[in-house]
Amino acid sequence: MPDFIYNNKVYYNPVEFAMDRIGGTWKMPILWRLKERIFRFGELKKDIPHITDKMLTSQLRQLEAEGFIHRKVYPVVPPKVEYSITEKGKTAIPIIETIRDYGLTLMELEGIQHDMK
Amino acid sequence: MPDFIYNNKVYYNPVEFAMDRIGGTWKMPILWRLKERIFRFGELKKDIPHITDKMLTSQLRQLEAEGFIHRKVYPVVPPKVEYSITEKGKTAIPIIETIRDYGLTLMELEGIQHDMK
DNA sequence: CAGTATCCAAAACGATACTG
DNA sequence: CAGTATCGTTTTGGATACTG
Repeated sequence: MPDFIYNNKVYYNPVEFAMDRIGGTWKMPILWRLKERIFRFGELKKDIPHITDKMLTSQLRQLEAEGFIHRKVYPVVPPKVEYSITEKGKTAIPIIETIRDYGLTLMELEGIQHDMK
Repeated sequence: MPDFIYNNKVYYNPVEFAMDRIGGTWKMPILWRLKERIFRFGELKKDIPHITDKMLTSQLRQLEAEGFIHRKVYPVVPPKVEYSITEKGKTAIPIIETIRDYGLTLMELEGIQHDMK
């Protein structure tokens, strides 16, 4: 697998390409929540611990630009914006689940306590 | 899933924990190669395009510290060091394969050319 | 309510020179 | 051969204040 360029960025392999799309601290937590239902901006912010306005906005914009989520703006006052997962976005869910399960396995190996829920 | 701490670092979820161990630009490319056979330092460096001495060293050290690879030093001149994957390291291979396949799927969706081999 | 705009800190990554 | 050491750049993430 040689290097390739997409949107002016060089990638060394497909793993890098995938992680550029759904990696980072916040994209998987966001997609993970949207798999069940539609969320408003404020709901996501309340549901995802530690995330700041700035990070939530920037990650939502990137996920939207890549086609993983849809952003629906209602022209009302006060503003109302709803985020939902797309068909493309849904393809990421099994991957996230795989990585998550592996993380839990590694955590168990290290004796880290965790509640499943 | 609440936050948890491991080695003085805070993690928000299992995905983050897993990616801290096998994520980043170089760890998967390294493990991917070691799944087939033992490599010497110089062989890895030649086989992984763009990687620098510094990154290769630091990533090998981290993978070793986490138990994913084994480092065997031969007390000879000139130095000879062999890197091999451990049983724990082997558990990462299917995960890497999953992410890699997903990357290829996304690339195809975007019409990016790639040779499989 | 759903963001922007600034400024800033830390981490990851890289280039280059050097060495037991 | 298999690294270290040093310095610099880039990327990512965060704090805070402000707004249509």
